[in-house]
Amino acid sequence: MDEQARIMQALGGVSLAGHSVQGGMGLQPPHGHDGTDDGRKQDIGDILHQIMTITDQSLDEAQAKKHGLNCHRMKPALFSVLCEIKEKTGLSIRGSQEEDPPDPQLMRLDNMLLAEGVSGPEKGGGSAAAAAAAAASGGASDNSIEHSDYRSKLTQIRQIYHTELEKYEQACNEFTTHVMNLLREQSRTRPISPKEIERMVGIIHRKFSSIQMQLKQSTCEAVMILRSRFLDARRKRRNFSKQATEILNEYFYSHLSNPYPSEEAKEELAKKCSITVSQVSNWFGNKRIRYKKNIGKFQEEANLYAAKTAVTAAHAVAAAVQNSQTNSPTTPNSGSSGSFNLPNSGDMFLSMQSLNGDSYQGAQVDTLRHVISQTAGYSEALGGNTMYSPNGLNANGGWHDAMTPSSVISPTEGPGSVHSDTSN
DNA sequence: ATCCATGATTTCGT
DNA sequence: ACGAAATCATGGAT
Repeated sequence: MDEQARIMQALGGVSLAGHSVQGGMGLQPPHGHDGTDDGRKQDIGDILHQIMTITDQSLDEAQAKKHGLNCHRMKPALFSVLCEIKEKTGLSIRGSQEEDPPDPQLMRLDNMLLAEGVSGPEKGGGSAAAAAAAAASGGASDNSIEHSDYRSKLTQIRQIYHTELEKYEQACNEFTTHVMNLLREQSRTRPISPKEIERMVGIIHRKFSSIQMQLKQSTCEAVMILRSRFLDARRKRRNFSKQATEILNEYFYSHLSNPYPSEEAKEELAKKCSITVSQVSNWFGNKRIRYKKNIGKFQEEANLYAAKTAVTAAHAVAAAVQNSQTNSPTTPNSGSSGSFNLPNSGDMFLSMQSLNGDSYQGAQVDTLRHVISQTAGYSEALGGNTMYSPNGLNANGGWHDAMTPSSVISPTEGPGSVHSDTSN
C-alpha cells in the first residue's frame, strides 16, 4: 500500500529526473531523435499518471485501465523496473518483519482451556478438572447432579468454542486464499516475491489469531464464571443430608468429653456420611465452637442424641452384664437409662470398665455418662440454671485441658466419673 | 425482607 | 498440620 506508493514515487523519480535506466531495461537508448525521446517521456509520464491515479478510480474504471496498461507496449519495461526496485527495497521489508515469540498470555489461555478440558480431547479429559472440583466440594448423590449440570454446561461452552474456532479457521483460510489469489493476479502487474506472500499470510494469521485470542479469553471467562457458580463450595453450600447430620451428631454427643475424632474416625464418618474428611473436620470444628458458645441451646439436641445412643448402649450393657455373669455388688439395675441414680452411676461405669475392659466402646460409656449427667442436671435446669457442665469441658471452655483421664470429674456428676474416649 | 442455621473459609496461635 | 475463633455466604423458615 504505502510501499506501493513508495515504489511509484521511486519510479516516478527515476523517469522524471530523466535518468536513462540502463541495463536490463529493454528501453531503447536515446538516439538523438528528439521527437521520439520526448514522445517516450510523454508516454511514460502518461502511464505513470494512470498508475498513480488508478486507486482513485472506481473499480470498473480501474479494471478497464488496468487492462489497458497490461497491454501497453511499455509494460514489460516498467515491470522490470519495478522488479529491480523491489529487489532493492526487499531488505528493508525483511528487516521490519519481526519474528514474534509465542505470546505468554495466549499460552496461558491455552493452558487453562486445556486444563479445564475445553480445548483438550473430546471425551473424558474434559471432566478431569470438574471431577477434581466436585470431589473437593464433597457430596455424593446430591453433588453428582450438580456435577452433571456443570458438565453439560461445560460441554456447551466447549461446543461453542470449537464451532467458533472452526469458523475463524475457515474464515482465515478463505481470506488467505482470497488474498493469495489477489496477489497472484497482481503479480502480473507488479513483482511479488514468495517471501512477500509469506509475509502477507503471516500478517493475516496474526490478525486472525488475535481474534482467536479474544475467543479464548471469553471462553476462559465463561468457564470461570461457570466454575464459580457451580463448583465453588462456599457459594453453593448444601446442608448435609439428615442422615449424615444424625451420624455426626451421634458421634459428637457420644464423645462429648473429647469430640475430636481421629483421622481414622474421620474417615469412617466421612464414608458413612458420604462427605469428605475435611468436611467432617469442618463439621466438628463448627460444632465444637458452637456447642461451647451456647451450650444451653444444644441441651435438647444433646439429650436427644444421648438418649438415642443410650438405648443401644444400654442393650449392650445388659448383654455384657449377662455375658460376664457378674455377681458384683455394685451392678445396678441395668434397664432404662432413666433409672440410673447419680450416686452409684460412677461406680457402675467403673465396674463396667473393670468387667469388660476395652471391649466396651467408649462411645457407649460416654453416652451413658452423658445421660446420667443430664438426669442429674435436670433439677438444676428446671430450677432456672440452664447451664449444665458438659463432660470434659472445663471452666475455661476448653476440652483439651480437662483431658487427663484420671482427673475427669464433671461438676454435676460428682466423683467416680470415667471417661473413655480413647477407644477410637 | 428478615432472621437464623449451617457449611466453608480465613486468621491466628500452637 | 491442627484447632479455635471470627467471619462469610447461602439455604430455608417465617
